[in-house]
Amino acid sequence: MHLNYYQKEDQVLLAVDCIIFGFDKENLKILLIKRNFEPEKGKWSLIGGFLKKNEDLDEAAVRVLETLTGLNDIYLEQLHTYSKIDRDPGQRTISVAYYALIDVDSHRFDGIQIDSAHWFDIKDAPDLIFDHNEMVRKAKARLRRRALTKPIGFELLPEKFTMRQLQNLYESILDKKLDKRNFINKINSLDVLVKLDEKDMSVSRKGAYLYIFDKEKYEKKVEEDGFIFKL
Amino acid sequence: MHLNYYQKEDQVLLAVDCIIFGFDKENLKILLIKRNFEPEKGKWSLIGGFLKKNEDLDEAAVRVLETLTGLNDIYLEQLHTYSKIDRDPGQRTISVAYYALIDVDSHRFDGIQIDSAHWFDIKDAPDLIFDHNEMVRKAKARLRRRALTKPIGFELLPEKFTMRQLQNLYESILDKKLDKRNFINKINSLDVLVKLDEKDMSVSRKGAYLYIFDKEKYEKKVEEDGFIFKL
DNA sequence: CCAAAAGTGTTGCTGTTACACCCATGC
DNA sequence: GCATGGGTGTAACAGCAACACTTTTGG
Repeated sequence: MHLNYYQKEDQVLLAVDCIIFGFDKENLKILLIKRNFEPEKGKWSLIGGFLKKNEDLDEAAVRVLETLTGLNDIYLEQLHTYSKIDRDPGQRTISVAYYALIDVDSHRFDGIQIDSAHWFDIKDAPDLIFDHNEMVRKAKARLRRRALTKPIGFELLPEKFTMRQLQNLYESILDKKLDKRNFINKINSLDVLVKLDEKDMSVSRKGAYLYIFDKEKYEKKVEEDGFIFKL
Repeated sequence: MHLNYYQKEDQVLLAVDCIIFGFDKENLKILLIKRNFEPEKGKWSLIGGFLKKNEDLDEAAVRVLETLTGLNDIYLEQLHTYSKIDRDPGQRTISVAYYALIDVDSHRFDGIQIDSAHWFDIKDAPDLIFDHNEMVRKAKARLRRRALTKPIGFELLPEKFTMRQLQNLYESILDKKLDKRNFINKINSLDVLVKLDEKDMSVSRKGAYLYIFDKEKYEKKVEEDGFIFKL
């Protein structure tokens, strides 16, 4: 039950665009779609949609993601709001960018509009419409900073994973090679992983131990020390 | 010359709210105003205004700041966008929060609506309307993180300042005491300050040397190494 | 001459980096 | 038996934290 106190003010269209990062145990990926409406029809773009009256931005981002890909229960975080007057040649639109993290393999989505969606390796993603390239740049920077201060593997890896996969993930995000021993020592000193009695035999002959995150321990650490680490 | 591709979509009001941090050589402050219109008239709030059709958000933030305080040429950075459906009981409004950094003493503003504005010590700011408390909380966190990774004094200190003042600033932001010698060693090792042949005699009998930032050196360092430090 | 703030270095400790070899297994 | 990736420890070094006394000068 709202009164309209601010009636004479301008109203605008508010969009939500999602930068969806994925990891397939080897490389960092980004999910893009081929736009099937004007303007810029046929070009690659982020997944997006418009905010509706009865939802907040977080809800809109979740809805957009779910409607277009069938993905739900995804880690989403607001990134930045873009408002250049001519950013969308179709019509004045302000866009709030969100970024999402998912494990590619455990989310084999069967969404509807997915014929036009495609995972690109982050290294060779195509040029995007509007200011979407800028959004991706900022999201990458944010992801890098997060990776340096928090173990983000939770969202990007499958439940069980090997040290090699975790290291691959960090190497993709930071875009540099890490020393195997130092990496393992570091991760172990954080004391948030549980080593299982189970091996992944799919890559090497010897097999590599699988690990899972100990979410409880992790949460407790975040509480206690803020849990800032550095790679 | 826009075509209206998205005509059937909902439009919303977009506001800008500014968290204005100041430093008076002693303590970190925040600028608040007593709201002189409904709803919530008479309560303390951040400075804010609505986005207009012919400007982007950065411009709106600058305009709002200048109109309400006379302040211009201020460091402003976008923080986060708030969109809870009932955040403003007056009307559905989405607000983009910006934070600003200024040196209180070199900006003795003579704005118009300033009778209702007041600098509060960050430690004893009053309760604010809507979700403004949350905005301030987030801005403080951001400021703290920035302080730990970049020398932010540029914006918050006068041109010439003493080491003590710089340390006071960092202590206010981080909300903890720092060791004098370690602090000075750290700052000196960054090599971005110039020691002047001039003393500030206003505080101690002995007098304290004044320093200025070497902006060029600073920019060059940012280019070269990203210039991440840690206090 | 005393009060009040300014200025100044060293040491131990902690965490980071650099680095190389053996192990287990499937083929 | 060999090729492939998995697993493991140490030593040098750098950066951080802890720490106390002397200097200056206005009142």
